[in-house]
Amino acid sequence: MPTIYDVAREAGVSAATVSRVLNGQRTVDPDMVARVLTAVRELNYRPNAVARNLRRSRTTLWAVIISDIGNPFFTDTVRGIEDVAQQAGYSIVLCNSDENPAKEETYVTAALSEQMAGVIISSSGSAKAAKTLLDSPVPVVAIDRVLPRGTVDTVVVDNEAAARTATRHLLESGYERIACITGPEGVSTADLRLRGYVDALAVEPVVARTDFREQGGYDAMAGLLASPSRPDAVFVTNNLMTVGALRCLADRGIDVPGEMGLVGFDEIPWADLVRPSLTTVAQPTYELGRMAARLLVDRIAAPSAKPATVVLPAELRPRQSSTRPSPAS
Amino acid sequence: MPTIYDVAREAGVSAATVSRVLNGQRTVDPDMVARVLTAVRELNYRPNAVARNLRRSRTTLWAVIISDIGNPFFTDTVRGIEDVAQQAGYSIVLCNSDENPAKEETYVTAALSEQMAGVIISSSGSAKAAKTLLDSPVPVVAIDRVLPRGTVDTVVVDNEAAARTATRHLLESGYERIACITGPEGVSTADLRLRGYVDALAVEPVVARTDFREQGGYDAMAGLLASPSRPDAVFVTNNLMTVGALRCLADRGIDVPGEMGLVGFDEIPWADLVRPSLTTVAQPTYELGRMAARLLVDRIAAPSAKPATVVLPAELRPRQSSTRPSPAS
DNA sequence: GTGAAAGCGCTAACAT
DNA sequence: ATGTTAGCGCTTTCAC
Repeated sequence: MPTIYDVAREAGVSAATVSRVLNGQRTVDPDMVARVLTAVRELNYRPNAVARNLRRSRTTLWAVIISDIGNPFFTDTVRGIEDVAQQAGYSIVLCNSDENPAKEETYVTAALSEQMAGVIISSSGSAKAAKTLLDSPVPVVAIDRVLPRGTVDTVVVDNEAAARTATRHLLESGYERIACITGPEGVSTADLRLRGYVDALAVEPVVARTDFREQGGYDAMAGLLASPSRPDAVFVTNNLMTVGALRCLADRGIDVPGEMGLVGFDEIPWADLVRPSLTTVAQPTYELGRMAARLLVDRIAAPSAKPATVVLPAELRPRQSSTRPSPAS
Repeated sequence: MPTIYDVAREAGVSAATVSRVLNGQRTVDPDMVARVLTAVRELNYRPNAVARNLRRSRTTLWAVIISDIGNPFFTDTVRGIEDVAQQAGYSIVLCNSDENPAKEETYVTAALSEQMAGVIISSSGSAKAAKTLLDSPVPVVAIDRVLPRGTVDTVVVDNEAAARTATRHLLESGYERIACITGPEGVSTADLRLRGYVDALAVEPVVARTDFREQGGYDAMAGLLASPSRPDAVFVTNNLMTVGALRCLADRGIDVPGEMGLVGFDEIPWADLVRPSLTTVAQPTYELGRMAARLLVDRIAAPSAKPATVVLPAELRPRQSSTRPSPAS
């Protein structure tokens, strides 16, 4: 691979001039610019970003650490981040922790080692990863989930209120024994959505904790069906688990919404195509991403400003899965 | 941020020794190892990967450039890549081109500038990106889609055969006017699946070209419905477009599979939850990812070996959407 | 087994 | 407006 010196020699100028041309400084003679550009083309020269980053002691990369690449929630969120990042001159690298704290720690370490300009993270709950991040000088924005014990810029939805709304909706639909399937303790969305559910309920809550994955939702649903306190409706606190629960119900031939009402958190791209269509709590995903990216841009500009928390509203989308055909018998 | 010299000073050794300890060389006195490790901990030292990469003139990063992060196809594929990569000592960075050639070119350029150790790419069809890659010394593996005019390691499924099977399946189910919705010209999967469809058909083909996105599928379906050669079945060559077509059909209240048969390419996680459940051509996604990663490992080890093409089988999964309730009237 | 020193490729003072 | 030079933080000969 040719270096900047090869280009300089070819163009008959100094490396500094080549650098100036390539970085768009206007204090260069047009003739030289032309010569440099020709040399660049002829040698098929490509600047070595590693060297540049070392010299500048900074990069233009953001690490976006998400908890599950298979979760449609992140699709639009990442787009939102990317659109803002690009405009601000940053590129993003996606890291998929797969809800695995060890993987998350690996990616956090890598992001720091690679001198990333910033990190946007949806924490899988690893306190260690959070601490590493907080102990470092790297600008961080937490998205979707609060960073464990972290005082950083944060973008979330009003999880508790949305969960309350979802639960009340099931109550108003006539369901009486409403259970909740939620995610791991210590993950803010799991805990807050659970709290909203408990809050809306007048009776004793029935709670199943699992991971935020589809299989977890399946197993939790199966457990609830077999339990003595078998519910007649379930509030599930994320989309993947909702799919699992739905599949479990389908496998057992249990009628939704007749025998079992269902409300899921997070929109699912095909929620309206399933029969019964799925009642969900929809989040402004693209906007979440945009907002997180904006906060990160601001944070990089002003590292010591007071951290902000942005809370966006989520919205209940009632569909068939929570619409009881007839009142409880 | 502390440097290796800070650690060296703190431990009372030379930077070279710190480097040896950190890189696991066993020719270091155990006492010194202990002192270095203590100093590392006390200073919260983290090696600067940018400097290391520059010095070593190589990185341990792979760029994985996929064409649409929202496509479930890539979820398992990326997992397959990641599992092999990790084992081989590489980390992957995900780049989402969103079926946008310009974005793809940006990511390719970035991957080269950043001195990535390898690239795995699902081409969105940009000849420019392909050329840039081929003109560079970076090891490349094409996945899912053949690289335009590229002679590189490639992992694909037998698209033409699978498309033939899918089309024949519709014929055998009693459909007579079968259309095909496919992706952009120049994208190998779009072209090969179309060819398989044409091949299996005895009559004049009806073809709608669009992008590989959901909206494209919706619009293409709408167009077919309005056309004089309105089909009674459709073969759709990727999952996202299939969803779009399905939504279009649902919006218009057209009965599937009665009025319109449907077979989609690519499995969809919830294909069995939709009513009617979706007949699909399933690909071995995880295995595709693993295989691509293995090829990349081999290619890095032997840059001048002859490029390999691995063709994996795809499998038809007949479900309700292609099962005609009664023969054509 | 350990240290001194060079250099990866680039940018940014500084000098001219 | 252009060139010279130092140095970003690390690894790796090369001496000892």
